[in-house]
Amino acid sequence: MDTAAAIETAEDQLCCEPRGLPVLNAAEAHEAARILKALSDPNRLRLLSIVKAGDGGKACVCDLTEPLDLGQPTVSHHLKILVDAGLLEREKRGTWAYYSLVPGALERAASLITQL
Amino acid sequence: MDTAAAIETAEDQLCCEPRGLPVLNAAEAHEAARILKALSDPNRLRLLSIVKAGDGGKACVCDLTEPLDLGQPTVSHHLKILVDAGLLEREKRGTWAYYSLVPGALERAASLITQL
DNA sequence: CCTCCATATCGACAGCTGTCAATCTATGCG
DNA sequence: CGCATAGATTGACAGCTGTCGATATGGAGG
Repeated sequence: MDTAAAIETAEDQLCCEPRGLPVLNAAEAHEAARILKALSDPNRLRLLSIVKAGDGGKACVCDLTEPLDLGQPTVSHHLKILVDAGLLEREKRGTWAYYSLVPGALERAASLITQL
Repeated sequence: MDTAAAIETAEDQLCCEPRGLPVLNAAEAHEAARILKALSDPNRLRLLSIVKAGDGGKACVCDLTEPLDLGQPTVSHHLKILVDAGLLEREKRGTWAYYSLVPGALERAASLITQL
C-alpha cells in the first residue's frame, strides 16, 4: 500500500531508521553476562578486594571467612563462582587453600563494559 | 588470658596475619554491586550496545524491542533498571521515548572492577 | 471527544541465587 | 592408626529476577 509505505517512511524519519553498526549478539552477550554476574554480588567484590590487597595477591580462606561475617560454606561457594568465572585461581598448599587473582582478569572484565 | 593470646598469636603466624591495606567495606561493595548487577544480564548488555551504536548514542524503544526478541513490557522493565542504575537516561519526545547513555557511566562502572 | 499508538505499570509465576546447617574429604600430627 | 582441622559438598529454603499477559497512561490525529 502506498499509504502504509508513506507512513512507514515518515515514522522512519521520526524514530526508527535502520543502522548497520556492530552490536553485541546473543552469544557474546551471554558470555559477558556470565562474567559480570560473578561480579554483581557485594560479598564477592569484597572477596576479590581482600585477595587483591593480600600479600602477593594471595589469601587463604581463613583470611576471608571472618571479615565478611559469613559462614565458611558460603565463602567457599562464592570462591567457586569466582574461580568458575576465571577471575580467581585456587592453589592448595598443605591443609590450606590459597586464592589469587588471575592476571589481567579484572581488566578483561572491565573491558567487557567499556567495549560494548 | 595469656593462653588465648598465645594461641591467637600462633594461629596468626600460621595463616592469618593482619594487614592494613584498603579493602572494600560493606557499603562500598553494596553500591558497586548495585551498578554491576544492572550489567549482569545479557539482554541489558545488548540494550546498551544497541543504544551506544545508535545515531548520537540514542535509540527509541521501537528500535530495541524487535532485535532482542522480547516482549515490550520486558524491554521497558530492563530499561528502567538501566536508568535506575544511572547508566541510561530517558527523554520523551512526543509519543516516543528515547534512551541514551549517560556520559562516562560505562567507564565509571568499569573502574569499579579495575579499582577493587 | 474518541480512537489509535507507543510506552509504562501491574500481577503472576517459574527459575535462579545467597545463605545456612549438616556432612564429607583429605591433610597434618601424635 | 586415630583424631583434629581446613575446606568442599550437599540439601533445604527464603527472597530475588526475568518473563509474560493484561491493563493503564498519555500524546497525536481525526
